[in-house]
Amino acid sequence: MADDSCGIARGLDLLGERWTGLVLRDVLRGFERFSDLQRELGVAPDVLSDRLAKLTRAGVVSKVEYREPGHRPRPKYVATESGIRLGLVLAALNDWADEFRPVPTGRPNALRYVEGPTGQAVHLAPVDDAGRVVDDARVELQVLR
Amino acid sequence: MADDSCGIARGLDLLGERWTGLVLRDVLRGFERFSDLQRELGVAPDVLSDRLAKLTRAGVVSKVEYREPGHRPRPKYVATESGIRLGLVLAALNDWADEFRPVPTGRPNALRYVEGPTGQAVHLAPVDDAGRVVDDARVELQVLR
DNA sequence: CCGTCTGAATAGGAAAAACCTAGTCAGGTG
DNA sequence: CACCTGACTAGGTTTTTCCTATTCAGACGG
Repeated sequence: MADDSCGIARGLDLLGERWTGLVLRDVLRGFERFSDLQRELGVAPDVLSDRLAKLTRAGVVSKVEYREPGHRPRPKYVATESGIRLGLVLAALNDWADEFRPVPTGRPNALRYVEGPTGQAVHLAPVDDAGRVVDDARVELQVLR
Repeated sequence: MADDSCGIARGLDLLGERWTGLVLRDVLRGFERFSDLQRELGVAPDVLSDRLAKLTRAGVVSKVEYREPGHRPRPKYVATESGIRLGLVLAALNDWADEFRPVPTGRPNALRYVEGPTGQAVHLAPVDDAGRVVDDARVELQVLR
C-alpha cells in the first residue's frame, strides 16, 4: 500500500486497481462463484483469483465453502458487512457517473440499497454534522492552504 | 472503457486505475502543478502526464495556463465541478477506510468538504428518497435475483 | 546575446502486471 | 473407471509501469 496514513489511499489500494471494484460490484449483485464472475466480467482466471484473494484478505468478501446437492463442495464468495458498506461507495460513484459522465444509451443499473425495515431506496447524499441534508450545489471543498 | 452501461464501470474507468484517484485527491488538496504532484506522489512523470491527460479529457480537472510574476507561463490543473463532486466520493471512501480498514498509527486526513454558506463540515451519508438520514446499520443491499 | 536555471514534459529500456490458452486436480455422475 | 464440471495454476506473450536521462521553452544574470 502506498501510504497508510490516508484513508483514500487505503481505499484505493483496493478500488484503484484493475478489476477489483468490478469484482466487488458483481459479488454484491449476486455473482458468487468463480466461474460466474469470470464469465460475467471476462477477466483472466489468474487475475480473478488474485483479486478474490485480495478482497478476502481485506475482509471485504469472505470465502465460504458450501455444496449444492449433486455437486461437490466448492467455494463461493459473499460480501461481508465491510463489503456491503463499500458497495455504498460504489453506488455513490455510480450516481456521480450518471450525472457527470452520462452515456446516451445509458440504462439503469447496478446496486440498489434499501433501508432494511421499510424497503425504501437509499443513496449517499451530503449531510452536515447535525444530520441535515445539504443541497449538492452548496457543497464545496475547504481549501487548506 | 469496459462497459458503458454501468455507472460503476464508468467511474472505475477513472478511479480503478493506478494513481488516477490519488492524483485527483492531491489536485483537490491544492497540489496543482506537475512538479508538486510528482514530488507529493512519487509517481513516474510519464504516468502522471498520462493520468492528468485522462482526468482532463474526462472533464474532472481542467488544465489552465497561467503565469506567476517572474515565471514563464505554465499549466496548472484545477478540479472542475465534476472533480469536486467526485472528490466527495473519495471522501466517502476515506470514511469507509477509517471504519473498516483502520491503521493503528492513523492520522486524520485528506479532503474536507463544507456547506458553502455556513462552513459546516459535510459528509456523504445514507439518505432515503424522502430526504431522511438513515442509520448505517439499517442499510442493506437489495438482492435482485 | 549567451550560458544557466526551472519546470513540464517525452523517450528508451528494464521490470512488473495483465492476458490468453492450456493443463491440473478434486470430486461428482453414468 | 471413464468422463464431466468447476476452481484454479502454469507458461509464454503483450501491455503497463517504472526509472533515468533528455528535450524544450522561457525567464534571468552577466
